[in-house]
Amino acid sequence: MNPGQLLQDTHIDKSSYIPLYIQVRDILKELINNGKLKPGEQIPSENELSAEYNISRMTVRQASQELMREGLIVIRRGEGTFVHSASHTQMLLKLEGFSSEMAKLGYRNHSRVLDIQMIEAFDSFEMAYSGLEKEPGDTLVRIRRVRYVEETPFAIETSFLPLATGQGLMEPRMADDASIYNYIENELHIRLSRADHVIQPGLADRESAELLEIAKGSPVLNLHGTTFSMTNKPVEYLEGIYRGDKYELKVVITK
Amino acid sequence: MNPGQLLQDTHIDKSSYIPLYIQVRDILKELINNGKLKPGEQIPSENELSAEYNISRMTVRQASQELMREGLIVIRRGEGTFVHSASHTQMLLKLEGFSSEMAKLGYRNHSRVLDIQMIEAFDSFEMAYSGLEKEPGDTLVRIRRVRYVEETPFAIETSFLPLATGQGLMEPRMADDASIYNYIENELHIRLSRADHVIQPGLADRESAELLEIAKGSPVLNLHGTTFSMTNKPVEYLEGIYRGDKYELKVVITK
DNA sequence: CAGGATAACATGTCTAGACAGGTTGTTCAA
DNA sequence: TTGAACAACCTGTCTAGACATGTTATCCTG
Repeated sequence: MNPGQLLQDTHIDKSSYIPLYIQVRDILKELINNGKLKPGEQIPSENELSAEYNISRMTVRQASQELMREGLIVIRRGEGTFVHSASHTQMLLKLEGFSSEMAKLGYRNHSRVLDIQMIEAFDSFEMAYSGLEKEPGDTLVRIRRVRYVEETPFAIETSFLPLATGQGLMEPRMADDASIYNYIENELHIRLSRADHVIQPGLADRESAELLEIAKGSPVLNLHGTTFSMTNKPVEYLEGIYRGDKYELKVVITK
Repeated sequence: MNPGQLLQDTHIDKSSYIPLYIQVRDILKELINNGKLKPGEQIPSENELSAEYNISRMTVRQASQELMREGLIVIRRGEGTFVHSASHTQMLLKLEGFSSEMAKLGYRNHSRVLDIQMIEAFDSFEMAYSGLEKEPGDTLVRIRRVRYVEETPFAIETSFLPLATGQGLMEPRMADDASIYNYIENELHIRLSRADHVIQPGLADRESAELLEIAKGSPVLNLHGTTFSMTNKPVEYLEGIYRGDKYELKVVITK
């Protein structure tokens, strides 16, 4: 393997505020996503990466361990590290946002905003648990969207944001294909860290069935959960309804 | 905090073949599970643990990072590390096996073995993908079980094992409440490492509905996937049908 | 008493090594 | 030609520090 060839246009910035292992992780992720590293192909070894970027091997490992947990690569002791063979399933949930995930797979996807409204925080069990609103009566911004892949609707997502976070999405009205996560990270400069989600099977009711273009009573996945910032403050509460026939949840469990 | 009090009966064995971070992880897990560390309570700091067991702080971190990813603890920078506040949801999938998970929550749970059979490997798409059988025609052991919590059935699980692995479960016939994972790890001494699972919503057919004591057409979660050994060899292929009304899937995503 | 500086302590990131042990291919001897 | 030994390379685990940065409580000052 000649890492110089593959890594020639890549570089890390030691003075950046972005941790080195994040930079390395994203370089490898990019190489995988743009096809320079193909499924099954071997990735430069930890020693090669550590020498190439002049960083410690432990730092490289921090990057590759994360990619392994995300399911992008497979690490085999004594043998090497390889790009995970492609499967047709998809992680349902990624903090990067859904659009970029689908784009990577080569699917055109877009969203349609049904409505954006300011509402009073209400007290559903889930909302209360989420910790999103401090007191009932606080104002939240609610965004309802239908998500499409290749003209086929596959999900209805409802996001609840605190007024301070969400009002920037109201005027100008959020574009159909804008990403809420991108907005939060790039415009508001809030770094996201974690999401707690709960998923249950369910049946499509009349309204959902219409929006998703399926029969009433078809199987769906219901999701609700909270996204947290780097400072562990809840940033978004999300409810989603996903078409069961178009969608599956891939889970990789590591002991 | 006085870690000596809490950790007085715990110890690690530096000469063990079990990695130190695994030993520390399991000590903390045990303290959480037996209630000596209660939800929300602060865990001894990384420095305290590192001093207590005379190991490096990086090794302690490897343990706590894993527990964080499993959702057992919450780590807050600058503040400390805490036992995750209990929620009523449950990780669907844990390599430890399901029984111990439920037992931790104080639920009595048991299984009923429907049948154990030797079958010829067949070629469903999923089975083929799993890599479990080398060639069609190989013999597999199939175990079908219904799982109960407090006398209520909530899941039908079908396990497929290679003959070499599974035959020990046929005679004497596997006990109703035996754990396949325990058998594989403790009797066959195969260390398990990873599981790839796919989950989809579905509707209960007649047979499943009867076994699960629900109405035909009720929402269920369908699962299929493969469990891998430490040497990345597929050890088990699992198909499961979970009652939607009794079960939900908790997912913690970390960026 | 309110508010700001600060000290103590927590986790986050990183280094430059070390040795263990798994995998693969080559080399050499029977 | 076959097989065993070995070398080269890989990841797994671990150390003993370092500095950065976030949180909390306390103390001191106005």
